[in-house]
Amino acid sequence: MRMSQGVEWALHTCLNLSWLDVPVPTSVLAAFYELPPAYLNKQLQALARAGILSSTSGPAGGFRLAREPEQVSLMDIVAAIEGPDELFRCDQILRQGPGKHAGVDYRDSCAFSQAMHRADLAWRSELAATSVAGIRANVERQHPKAPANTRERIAELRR
Amino acid sequence: MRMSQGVEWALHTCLNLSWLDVPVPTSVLAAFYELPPAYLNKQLQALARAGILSSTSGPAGGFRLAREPEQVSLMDIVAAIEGPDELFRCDQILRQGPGKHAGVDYRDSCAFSQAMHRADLAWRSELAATSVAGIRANVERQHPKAPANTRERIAELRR
DNA sequence: GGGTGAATACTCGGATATGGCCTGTCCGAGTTGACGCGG
DNA sequence: CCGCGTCAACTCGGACAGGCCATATCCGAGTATTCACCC
Repeated sequence: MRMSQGVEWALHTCLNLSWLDVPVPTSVLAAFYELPPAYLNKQLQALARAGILSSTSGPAGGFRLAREPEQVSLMDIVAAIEGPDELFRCDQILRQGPGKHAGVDYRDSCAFSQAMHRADLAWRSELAATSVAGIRANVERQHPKAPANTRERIAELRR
Repeated sequence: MRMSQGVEWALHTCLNLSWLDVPVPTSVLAAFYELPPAYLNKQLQALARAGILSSTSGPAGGFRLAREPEQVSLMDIVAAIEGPDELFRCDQILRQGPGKHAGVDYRDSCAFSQAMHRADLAWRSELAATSVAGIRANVERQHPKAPANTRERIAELRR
């Protein structure tokens, strides 16, 4: 149960985009970390569908953040890439055991399902409490030149 | 990123075993929930390797809990089936970006990696705080006849 | 010189192959209990 | 009747296929810019 590779790419790319207010094409964003452009594009499309990024076609087009960085949580990004499903999926095997009741939804009544759901919620809460803006502030405190360096490198890759 | 099917089987099987103090063969445990015996066996082997179950070969053999139910957390079971890896795997793409430093381990210094690690820890803590004994107490409170029903059904399947 | 039209280059977007892990199954090694035989 | 040795059945354990999702890629649809041509 490993998380998709694309999540890491999406996180860092969103941070970089938060330092740029003009659309940046996939090719440039991919070159920034030497990633496969076509595959990164797939991830960015998912972010766009989720309303995290907005896309522009044609020359001078690309992706940019659709909302303020404060309004983009890590949970949003993970959900956009990985989908909305919970980590634990209850298949209700209790329906096959003794003491089964036809009308019961064991996703609600099964004690294991409840416990796994609580853990899932703790994970999601932690992710939802962290925004791209928070990460950005953290990074800028430790590396004050990061925004300028990023903008410069993006400009170089554009040429 | 969905959790393996075997986790649900392992959880319920461990609970059932906590009500029985004699070895139960895979075939009986599988019939209890109408699961494929050979595949359930694979999961139980993983639990045995993790020290959660102990196995006995030959006639009257099978699996039983290796520790007291209080000493078996949901985290132990999940880790035994899914492996010890974290949900988020940091591939350190920052090594490919500008401002890279050769000797730096970005699994420690990257702010995203840290945040994802915190969320992972919250999830694991919640799972580690819940034991099979706790679930069992919960179930027995809501369904007092569950232990007797389970033992009876297991005895039937043995014949 | 200004406006208009087509051509062009650039970008996203979804449709299309490939590989690895989860799922599912099978057969062999080891062990225990049972049974029969001999004392 | 009791003890011992062989036998047989049962169980775990790891080795062996199949299917699905993550990975990786390509090409077509749409658009803004650019350029040339005409008025």
